[in-house]
Amino acid sequence: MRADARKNYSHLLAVAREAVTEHGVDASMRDIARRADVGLATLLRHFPTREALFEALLCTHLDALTQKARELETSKPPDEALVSWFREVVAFVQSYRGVVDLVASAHDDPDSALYAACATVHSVGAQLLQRAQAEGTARTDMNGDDLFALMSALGWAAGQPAFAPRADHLFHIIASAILTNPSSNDAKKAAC
Amino acid sequence: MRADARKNYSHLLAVAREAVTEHGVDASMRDIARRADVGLATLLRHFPTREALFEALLCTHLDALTQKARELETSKPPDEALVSWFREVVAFVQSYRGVVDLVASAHDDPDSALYAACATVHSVGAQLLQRAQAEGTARTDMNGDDLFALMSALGWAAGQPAFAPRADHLFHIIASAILTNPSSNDAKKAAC
DNA sequence: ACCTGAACACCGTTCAAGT
DNA sequence: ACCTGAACACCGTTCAAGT
Repeated sequence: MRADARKNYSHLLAVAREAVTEHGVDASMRDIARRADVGLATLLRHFPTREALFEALLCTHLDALTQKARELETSKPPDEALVSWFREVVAFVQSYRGVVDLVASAHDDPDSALYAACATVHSVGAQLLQRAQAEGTARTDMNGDDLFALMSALGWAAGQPAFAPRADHLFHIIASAILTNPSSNDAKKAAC
Repeated sequence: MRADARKNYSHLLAVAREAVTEHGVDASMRDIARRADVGLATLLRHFPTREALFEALLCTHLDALTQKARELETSKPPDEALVSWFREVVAFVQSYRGVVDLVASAHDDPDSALYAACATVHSVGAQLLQRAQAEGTARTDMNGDDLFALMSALGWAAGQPAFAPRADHLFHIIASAILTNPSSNDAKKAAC
């Protein structure tokens, strides 16, 4: 990459982060280019789609989620690890307004720039779930897809102003549906 | 209303229903007007906002939900009634793509044309919940807000292509979180 | 009363022309 | 290699002018 291109790239990312913080996933691409004092076509050259821009904006955070899952796997009992990580993913999809819709549709579209990152999150989640299932503390009639869907659904709800005030409680309700072992009540409370 | 206005009104609704079936909640107002062979300003005169249009498109269905709740209240045991109605609301928010977002945001905005209808659905739902709670078959640590949020969240997930295949199972998981009485297992199965 | 066309300020896509 | 401006086909809002 040429020096000026590299400079544009990082500047665009910084400006985009601002715009997206304000307007969520529907922030105007034109507006981002304008704020960065760059032609719209230049923005589109670096990030041909909205998904590509968000892949760049979110990749650090996404990697951190994967890392966190590996950490929890060794540092916490399976049920606690699962619930703690669940909560982190829910918080993540709320990082910018509307991200959860982007992630959910990317999850179904291998051509999306966000697909690979979603697949990774999905698979480390499935691992945490299986670990708790093997231990007998997570219900066995659900799979990684269900876990991902529940995290997304809760993230969606928590992002709605109407439901946000009850987000913690909704988390508790869903967590109690996932965990089965009555002895894990203190784990649940700790995670809440 | 003048005769020509009345004719425009019902014709617009019919055309809008088509467009919305195809493109969901983001259907172009301009396109609807075009399809109806009417000026865009005429459409906006009848339905000043997208919410107003959807209020008209959904009101019959919304009334039916309220009616259904009253029926279930007398015809079914509280837990079964709650779960059956829950399922109907989830299906309702999937009637057109994106309706759930409209409903969720209307729920928080008294100025929205959809606010009153949402409030009614909310309150009949809260009644069904209380009835089951009084009987001891629904968990007592949740309220009408939580119920509405869970129905919406599940409706959102079911509307995502990535999660739709598991929608029935997700419903089962959440239903099991709401119901507490182990003797209600057959009711749950019947509703599934 | 009700309808209409046009002006306005946006949006993302595309591409030929510049350095 | 990379950037740019302009043309294009959209969008919803607003309002003066028509019947």
